[in-house]
Amino acid sequence: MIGAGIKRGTAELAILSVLEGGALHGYEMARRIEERTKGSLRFTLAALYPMLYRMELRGWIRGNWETSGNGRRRRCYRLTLAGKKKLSPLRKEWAELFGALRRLTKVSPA
Amino acid sequence: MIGAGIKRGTAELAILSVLEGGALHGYEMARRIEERTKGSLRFTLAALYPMLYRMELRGWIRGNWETSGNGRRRRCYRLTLAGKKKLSPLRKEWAELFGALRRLTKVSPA
DNA sequence: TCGCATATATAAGAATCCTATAGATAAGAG
DNA sequence: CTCTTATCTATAGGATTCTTATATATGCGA
Repeated sequence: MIGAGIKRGTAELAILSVLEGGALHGYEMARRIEERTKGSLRFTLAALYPMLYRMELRGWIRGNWETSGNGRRRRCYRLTLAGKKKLSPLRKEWAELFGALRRLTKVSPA
Repeated sequence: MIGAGIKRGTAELAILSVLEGGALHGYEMARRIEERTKGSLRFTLAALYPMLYRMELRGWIRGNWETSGNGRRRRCYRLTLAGKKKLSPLRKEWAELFGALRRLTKVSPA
């Protein structure tokens, strides 16, 4: 799995990305992220929940309590318009970082 | 330029990478990193110096004071053996992160 | 001599991750 | 029926790594 120091800042992109496919609650987001990245990227719930609150405060996602068929209480989040708009430049910024690191690390041969 | 939240953890890789080409002092490292990434990745000296101390404590780089021809006092760092060994898995970890984010973000069409 | 590039250093604060801990309900095993 | 496991949310305390602001000092060109 990818270490904590390196993956800083990825949670935001990860959450916005998995929410693109529809509304999800925190627990399920964690599973999707791990599944889609084949276990490379994994977040503890204790990291995800505060991040979800922050992102809701910023207006990128909106959560509402839902009671599923089993009677389970969950907070389901969906992308807001602002969240959708945020996704594109965020992807671009990450792409730019990848390019920058590739240039930086490629120069000297191993 | 790439924002602060996203580039967390890149300083380590950046420093090790620029030092692969030979010994450098902090001020020059900052310039090389900015130059090689065409301005995408930029570090303030206030971020670099503490990072250099930490990396020296971890044994990845070693610095010694040198007095250049102008009489300028600089601390020049070079990679240690441990630092060279660290570089390869660190690159791999970043590559894995790139792959993970690509999978995560690619799934849903824009 | 004034300002700019060079060069290092520290302090205070913000953001995001971690582990540990807590509580609650549903479903399946024995 | 009870015990364990999976589901689900939540907070506290700590570590790391960025930020801006500030301090200090030298060499060089205008």
